[in-house]
Amino acid sequence: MARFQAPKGVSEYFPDRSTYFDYVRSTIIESARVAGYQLMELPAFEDTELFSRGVGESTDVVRKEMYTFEDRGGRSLTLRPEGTAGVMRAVIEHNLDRGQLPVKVYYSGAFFRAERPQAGRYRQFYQVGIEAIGVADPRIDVEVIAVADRAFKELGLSKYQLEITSLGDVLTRQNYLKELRAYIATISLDDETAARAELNPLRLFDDKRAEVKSLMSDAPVLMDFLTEESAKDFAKVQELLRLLGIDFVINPRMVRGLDYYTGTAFEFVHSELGAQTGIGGGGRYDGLMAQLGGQELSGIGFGLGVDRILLACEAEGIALPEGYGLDLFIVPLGTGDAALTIAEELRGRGIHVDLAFGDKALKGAMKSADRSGATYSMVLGADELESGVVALKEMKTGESSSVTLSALAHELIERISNFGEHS
RNA sequence: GUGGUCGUAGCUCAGCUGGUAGAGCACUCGGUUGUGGUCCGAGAUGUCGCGGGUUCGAGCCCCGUCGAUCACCCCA
Repeated sequence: MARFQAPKGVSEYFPDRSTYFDYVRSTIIESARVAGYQLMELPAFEDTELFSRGVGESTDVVRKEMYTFEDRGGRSLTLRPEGTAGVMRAVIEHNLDRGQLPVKVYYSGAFFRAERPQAGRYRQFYQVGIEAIGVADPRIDVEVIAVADRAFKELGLSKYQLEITSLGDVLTRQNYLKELRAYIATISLDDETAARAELNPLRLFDDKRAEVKSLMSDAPVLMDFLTEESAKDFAKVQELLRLLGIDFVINPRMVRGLDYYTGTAFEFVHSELGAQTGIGGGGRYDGLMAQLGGQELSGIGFGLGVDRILLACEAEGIALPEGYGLDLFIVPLGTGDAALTIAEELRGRGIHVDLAFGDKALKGAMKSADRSGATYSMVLGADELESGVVALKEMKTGESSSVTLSALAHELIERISNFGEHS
């Protein structure tokens, strides 16, 4: 029988890399939590129309990248290609926007797009996102950006860049698009590109071909069309970013892949990832709630690509922090029952403990201790049980010191730097 | 969806102009009867991605297919 393979283009993580993945994801989530964002756990599939309406009919995501299927009741469902539409649906459906505003939530999970896989691009990929709904204030725009930026700094990333722009309000966009279409009508494009321009002329700014780039170099830029209010908000966003010490560049040609963005839009790009430079992005979406049948509320959020951020960390050679793994590895010598009992006791106090199973010989068990990456090891034989004293060995230095079993938990907690941070 | 490159042991890879598989690392056991990493010895491991074709004979050539990878469209 042929061996099963994972479906094409999915990202999956297993030891030891899964530990690194988990660390990256937890770091991002923690950055959201310290800013008061709370978990939203949502379905991986939704009514297809939620995405076609929310994300936008003209986007590639909706036109050719959705995993759509019919359930047994004949409903058309789609595996979520992004997170914001689902959050909006849940907020509207459960009236979460009827209380205190803003509603601040985060989500984390798998998303699905039927694209050709490539470095850092998967058909099932992971995002952590946050949304702040119900307050139109440049300060919250900056807070959202700061949550992402803090996560990147916490991870130790340095080769990334924040790009920002303002897409203006609906009226601005209409005026601008008219001008842009007029400009595009004056240049000559191949059929396919022209068709794309027809659908959404902004996309031409994203084209990587040199010919197209030079043709677009004289195109009108949206930022020149901003209304006074949009321009003021955008200036405020920049001022606040400077105040918080968050570096950025203005990219007036930034294009977001989803149609719902208005006002502030931003993207984090990383220089070491090949063709897929984006590690996260987001922006304000003032018309989306109403578009999906809710009240007129503005919102802002981001989605960060966990797979790509992990790749970025690896590309920059960032190691997992000390003390992220096991604290203690127990090597039993015919004392399996006692070893398991002690392990469970220590685990109950939050200490990360593993032990050798299957009556392994001492040498093999010590090797396991070594491989486990545990900070400490201890041999537990009849002598130790009798005397109640064990030799706690620090694996890195090879030095060991005597500790009584009754003081073991206390001693470990004392010694473990960062205790609790990795639990 | 389009194009380039590539699929050999758990991993990284070698394998000549076609003659039915090899190295390093990792793994298991031992040298060392209660202390890992170094060293030495021994051992296990493959439908050579899959299917078909050419050939006396295919890991190698041809076709198809699946997957990976890189780029394009696009995006996290």
